[in-house]
Amino acid sequence: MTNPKQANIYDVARLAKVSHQTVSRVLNNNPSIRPETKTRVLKAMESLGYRPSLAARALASSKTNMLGILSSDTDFTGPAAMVHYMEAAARAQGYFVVTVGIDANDEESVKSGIDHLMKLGIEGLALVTPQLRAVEMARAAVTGIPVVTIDSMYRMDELAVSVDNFAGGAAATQHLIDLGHKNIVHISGPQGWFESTTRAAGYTATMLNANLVPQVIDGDWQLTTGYRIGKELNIDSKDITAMFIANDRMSIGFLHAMRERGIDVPKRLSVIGFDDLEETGYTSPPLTTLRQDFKELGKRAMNLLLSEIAGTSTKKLERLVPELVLRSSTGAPPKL
Amino acid sequence: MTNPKQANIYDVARLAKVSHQTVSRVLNNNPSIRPETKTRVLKAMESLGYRPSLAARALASSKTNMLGILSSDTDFTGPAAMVHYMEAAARAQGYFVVTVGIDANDEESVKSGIDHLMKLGIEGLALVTPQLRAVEMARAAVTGIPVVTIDSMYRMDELAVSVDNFAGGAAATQHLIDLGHKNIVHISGPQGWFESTTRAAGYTATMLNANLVPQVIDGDWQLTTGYRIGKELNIDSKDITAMFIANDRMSIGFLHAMRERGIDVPKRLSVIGFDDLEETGYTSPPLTTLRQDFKELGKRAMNLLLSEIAGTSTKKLERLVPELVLRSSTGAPPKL
DNA sequence: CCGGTCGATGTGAACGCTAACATGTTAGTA
DNA sequence: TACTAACATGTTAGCGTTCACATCGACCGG
Repeated sequence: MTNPKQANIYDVARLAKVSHQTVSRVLNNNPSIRPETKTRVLKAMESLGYRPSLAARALASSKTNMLGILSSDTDFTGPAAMVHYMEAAARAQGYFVVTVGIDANDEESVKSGIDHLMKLGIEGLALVTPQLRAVEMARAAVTGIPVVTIDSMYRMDELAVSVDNFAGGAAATQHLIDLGHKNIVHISGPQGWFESTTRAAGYTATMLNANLVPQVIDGDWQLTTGYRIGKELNIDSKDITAMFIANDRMSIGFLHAMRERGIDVPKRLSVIGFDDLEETGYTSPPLTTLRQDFKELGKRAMNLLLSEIAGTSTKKLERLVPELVLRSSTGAPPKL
Repeated sequence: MTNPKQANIYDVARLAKVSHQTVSRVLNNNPSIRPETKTRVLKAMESLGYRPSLAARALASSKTNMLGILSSDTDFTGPAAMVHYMEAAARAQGYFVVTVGIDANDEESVKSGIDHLMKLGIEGLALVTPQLRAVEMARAAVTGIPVVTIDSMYRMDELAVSVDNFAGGAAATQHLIDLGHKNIVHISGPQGWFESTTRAAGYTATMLNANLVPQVIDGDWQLTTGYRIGKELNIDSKDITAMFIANDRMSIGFLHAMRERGIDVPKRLSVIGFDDLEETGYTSPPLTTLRQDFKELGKRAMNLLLSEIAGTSTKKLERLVPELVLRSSTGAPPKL
């Protein structure tokens, strides 16, 4: 009842009339312990409200039970959800997850974030930082523990989980081509993001493959940028009939601009996004897009990392294919 | 260069020709150390690539340097951003933050989440769980360390940060009344959420104060629910001219329903939301709403917690007032 | 010129666990 | 019956810090 001082392993041992090591064995599920003894120890723990000290355990066994997540965009829905599921997966296996949010464009921030995690003695690291530079820095700074990247570049010998952005970009583009569009413009994500370049590559390859001319406008994922481009884009003089926009946020801004300009989507112009944010089912018109399963992505990344730590690792790379979600922002091009 | 084994405090001591305790003093910035000695020790650390062991420190000092965040909605933008800023604030002071995501409606999940954090030996806990039940459980289960609640009920002796939801609800309602509306309906958040009841209370009080009849429809924060209510609501027969919707997600869904029904917002019906999500500047029409400053909220919560831990605490409660953001979804009621 | 103080550093133990090895007890085998 | 293997448990020594106290010299006043 009272709680004068946390009991330790010796207190438990005394009460159960065994040695402290036996208590430790019970704690670690050592098989060579008599069930009867085990029960007695367990009962003693219970009655003392015993809680093993993680610090002591870490010190003695040099296993910290800590994992790190380096995340650059925790305030975006996708990554945030992913981090959430990653934590759950890790916790299910008894691991603690420390998530550090960084500004991936600021080398100092990346460095200090990594440093913070290394101080902790993490046993594994997950990078939810799609910016190439940050990934490189982390890979270079972190040695001796497994690192899993999500949606970034990977090498054969590294752990990685990713959405097949190339396939996604290609699928989006092909969808528009199938509808009969020829003059299709792509608004990309920012330079230096793996997702940007890969989606754009999927677009470009598909366009060229259909003997069409790819045209890319640089974006930066931001809603306001989609809006701005939408306001400024010279649609008529260039006779553009379809847009493939690299993410949904920009698409939302873009659609808003179209509405303001009185340009009918999809009658005059088709728009396809990427991500499938919840809101995009409720834009006007509802947005056709490619869905990324962040939950699955996060779970797989964490499992990859955990099995690598456990030494039971078999795969190095997991790939998810984004799924085309048809709504009403795409349709046949206007008749000439 | 090589890294055969992490150096410890004795290795550093030997190299610097001092005792291990002196090294420890340098580590802890003990003032009674000669600058010259300090430099020597620092140099030794540097050259050995010394990293103090957090586990050992925690064991010896019973200070874990760990903080916990219990979060129920990490995949929503607001809380996610908040957690992000909280982590940053904690890290700035050398603390590690373990965020545990829970399902606040599942007692088992809440319990196991708390248990996980207590095992860790956290020195403080932040609750980003607006569900009353979860807060109660956490407060009951966690003793001996400071706990800060965000946007929930609070008692005088507890740490809390909150948006003044009552004032927000009142301000939203007053804005509509000032425009000339009389028949104003409120769509609330779910039962059991502090924010729901307080915003609704602000609404109700303001309505009564103006001799108007409050009408509340139960919502649940979800976008689809806003949409559904929007589709079903009998606006004409009841002659409703304005809606105060308890959050932006529901508002987005609601606006979409209005668009589909051909009901002009704001000419026929005014709509005001709550949160100021980024998207709400780009809905059609752009949504008038109340802004919550999640960043500030998170920072203050963490600072409250940290200063309580440090014993320099002065305040117990911080309040932020949400700010009215005028856009185009509200206007005068239609003329009779 | 001596006891007392203070500043700078050292010494040993303690924190709560696990690892490695030692011991005792039981049962199986020749 | 004695010998060994296997099982169950105990003993001792770390893990890398901090804490509490001890030491040592220099400086001070009377």
